[in-house]
Amino acid sequence: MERYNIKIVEKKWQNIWSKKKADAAILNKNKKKFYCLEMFPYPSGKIHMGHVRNYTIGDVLARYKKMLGFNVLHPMGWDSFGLPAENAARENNLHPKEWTKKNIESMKKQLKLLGLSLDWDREISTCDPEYYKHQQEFFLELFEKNLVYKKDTYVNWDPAEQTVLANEQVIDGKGWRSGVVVERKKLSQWFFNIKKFSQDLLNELEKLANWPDKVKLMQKNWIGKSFGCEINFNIEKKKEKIKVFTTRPDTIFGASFIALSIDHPISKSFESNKDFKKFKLECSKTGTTEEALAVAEKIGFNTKLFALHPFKKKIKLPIYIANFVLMDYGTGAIFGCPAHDQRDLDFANKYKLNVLPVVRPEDIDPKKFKITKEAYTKDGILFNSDFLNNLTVGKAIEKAIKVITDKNFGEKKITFRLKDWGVSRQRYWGCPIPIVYNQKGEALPVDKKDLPILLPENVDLTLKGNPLEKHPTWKFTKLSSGEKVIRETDTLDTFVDSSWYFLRFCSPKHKEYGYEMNDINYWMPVDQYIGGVEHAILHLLYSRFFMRALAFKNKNFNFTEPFESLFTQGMVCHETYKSENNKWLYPDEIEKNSQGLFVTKNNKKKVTVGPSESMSKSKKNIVDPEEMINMYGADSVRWFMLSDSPPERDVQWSQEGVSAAFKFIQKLWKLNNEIQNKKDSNSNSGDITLQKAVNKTVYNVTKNLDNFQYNVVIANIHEIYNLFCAHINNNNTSNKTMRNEWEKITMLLIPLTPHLAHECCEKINKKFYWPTYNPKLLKEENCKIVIQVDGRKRGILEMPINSKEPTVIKKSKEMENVLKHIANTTIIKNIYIKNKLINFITKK
RNA sequence: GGGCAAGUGGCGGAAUUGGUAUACGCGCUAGUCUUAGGAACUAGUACCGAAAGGUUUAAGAGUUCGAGUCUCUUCUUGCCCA
Repeated sequence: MERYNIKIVEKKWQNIWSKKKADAAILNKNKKKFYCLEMFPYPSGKIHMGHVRNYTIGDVLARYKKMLGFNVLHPMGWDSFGLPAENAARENNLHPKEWTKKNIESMKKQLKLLGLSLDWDREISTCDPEYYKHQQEFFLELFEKNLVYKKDTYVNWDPAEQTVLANEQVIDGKGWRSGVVVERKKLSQWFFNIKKFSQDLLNELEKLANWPDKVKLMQKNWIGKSFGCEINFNIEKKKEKIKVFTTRPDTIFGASFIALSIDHPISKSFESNKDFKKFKLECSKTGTTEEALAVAEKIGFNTKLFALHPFKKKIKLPIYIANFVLMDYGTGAIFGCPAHDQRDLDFANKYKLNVLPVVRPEDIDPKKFKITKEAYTKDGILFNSDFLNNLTVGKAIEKAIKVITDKNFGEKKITFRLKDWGVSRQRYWGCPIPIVYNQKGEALPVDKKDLPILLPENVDLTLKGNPLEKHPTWKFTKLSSGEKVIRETDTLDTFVDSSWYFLRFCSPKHKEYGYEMNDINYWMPVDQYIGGVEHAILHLLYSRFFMRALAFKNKNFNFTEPFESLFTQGMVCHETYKSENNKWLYPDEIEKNSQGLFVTKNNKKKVTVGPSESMSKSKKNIVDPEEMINMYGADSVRWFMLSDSPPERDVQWSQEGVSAAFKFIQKLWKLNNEIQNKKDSNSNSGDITLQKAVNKTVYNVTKNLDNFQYNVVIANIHEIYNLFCAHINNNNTSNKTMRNEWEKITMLLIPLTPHLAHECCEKINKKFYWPTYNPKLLKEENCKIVIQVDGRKRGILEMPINSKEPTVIKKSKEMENVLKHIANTTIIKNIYIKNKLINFITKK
């Protein structure tokens, strides 16, 4: 028997597909389109198992939809700007461009080994000037529409490296490379006005019926709409007022201080104060994230000013400038109610301020209710609160807002947690921002005809600070008028690159603009987007924003949401291994000894097996996809990726698993040959059973593919395989039926194991089609009826379908085991569910 | 601390959505064959029990003729936010 040679067969089909451009998508308005997109990779050098899983899931869908007759767009590209290229450049003395190019080449080769049905003619790379040119165009458009602006903001500053750090580069408050304590530094940076679309981004979430609820909820929380109230506080002996934002106006009578952000206008008037300068310096030592601020010690600067309580004029609230109040949120000023907010309480305790509880749990005596170290933030009953007394928190908030509005002390206000998107990065390997500054320091947009603003090739990345800034000549340029200007030396956040790449895939070669309306209105929106849940918030939100920003004022896309359906796949995990001296070991450094215990390969030392965790280089629990493909073939790797867990959950990679997949691929091939070469049987008594079972498999596989239950699809195939084997062994099925039915199974295999399936189909010289099932055949003639006595199973009765209740009762009462349990009892009731079950309820 | 998921054999996981719990696979056990091999095939495999039978979906309660599925409480794990 001819053995299935994965190497030869897989190579053969990959060449055929590539040569005849089997997966090139061509716009055809007469055909229904399907845009299947997986999140494009960062070209780090090698694909990892996470990519394999992501792209396998996508490929199954793309191939399946193609077989259903859709015009499928299934593109791939590279998210190729970003920091690692700069780091690698420093380490290996290789230019980021070269490093990236090399990585893309090798990863592309690896992806091709997987046999993915990708349209490589549409390949794009975000570091390609042909790509980022259009991004610069978009930036200018947004600039014109007033959706881009510049403002001072804090960054994580590494004083040793003289560079700005991303949040993830700050580890325990220190620079990841220098180990020096990170400071807060103010820089003037570019922002996209995403806040403007807060309400719309929130509203439209509801329409995304095919997004996981989890992701929608995360976005909702991220946008963070809150209802609250602005309250104006008068300042003693001053004309100015302080506008405070709060979501808890009900606690107004518990207020004991006012806290201002360090950037609040009133704070600014203390700039010359020596103590304030010291305080400001102190504040600069904490990070910029909300989390860092939450963890940091609450400190304040006493302005010696007092605000007057709007309802109780006698109460004077000291005004502090505090490190935990942000200018970005609300009004940059709060009133502190220590009893009901932990941060306020910490602050109050530190500066010995009054703590007056105004909300108490319902069942506690107000006199006994004290707050010392823990703020009470739950629901309860108002007290110590004048006109709010005895109300619940919800009612009190409503009433407080009403009274505050009526008395003109302030007004109801909606705020969003979502902040504008800071897009400036002080990096080399990113898209240059098309802005120049004149002598007056005014920001001027670059003329569109001068795009792209190219990155300089000769750049010294070993210098400290922003490489473009340090470049000797790049930033100096002239306007057409001859006026000398200086280029913006910041580059764009790489999230900008990925916020519109799905549009570019529709018109990848279009020179005049980032996309062509005709293409967009045919292919967009993405019908199915597939990727990791780690991008659930930022990338998806930014993409949603970008569509709105592009459409804002002047464009009519026939869609607003870029991603019609979203699927978030789970991670790939692997067991972890540690040596006797507590060092992590790679899976291929270990083996099983004769007693079934894990030992190191080289010196047979004991290995401790740890729990399965998501694959990471640091824990060495990784396997190389290319090696796996070499050993077992792409079909086996794909098969195992799909077989073991539902796609949305984590999957545990194992050697046994992939090897079992390999064996099964071989078995399928063997069975295929057996069926094709078999001598006809004398009997055809098994024909109907096989036909029915295959019909059911077609039904199940189709249904399960539609629901992303790929692991169950695999089980369906296993089951039908087992049945075919049984029919061959019994030799009771005609060749004609056997071959007809098997042909359908090979069709079902195309999305799953494309190489094997194509090879099988080639042998029988068949064109592809997606098998249809016959609903009539799904119905059985007989059914198994469960016989219960008092809810416990006592027997199973096989009866013709739709048998009448009396018949079933009569029959079941003849069953020995049933008789035994109904003897000496009175049956007071039967519950009969047609074709399913009968339950006798008895009384002794 | 808050929000959201999820807990089913030794393991990954099925279960037509309230109607035979443990499909399918891995692993394991026994056997067959074989140039004794990390091959193939056959049988078995939730638990207790010799068997009849009984028990079982994290724990406990509830609704129901009937609960893995619905409700409540508790515990554990994971993710997100703080």
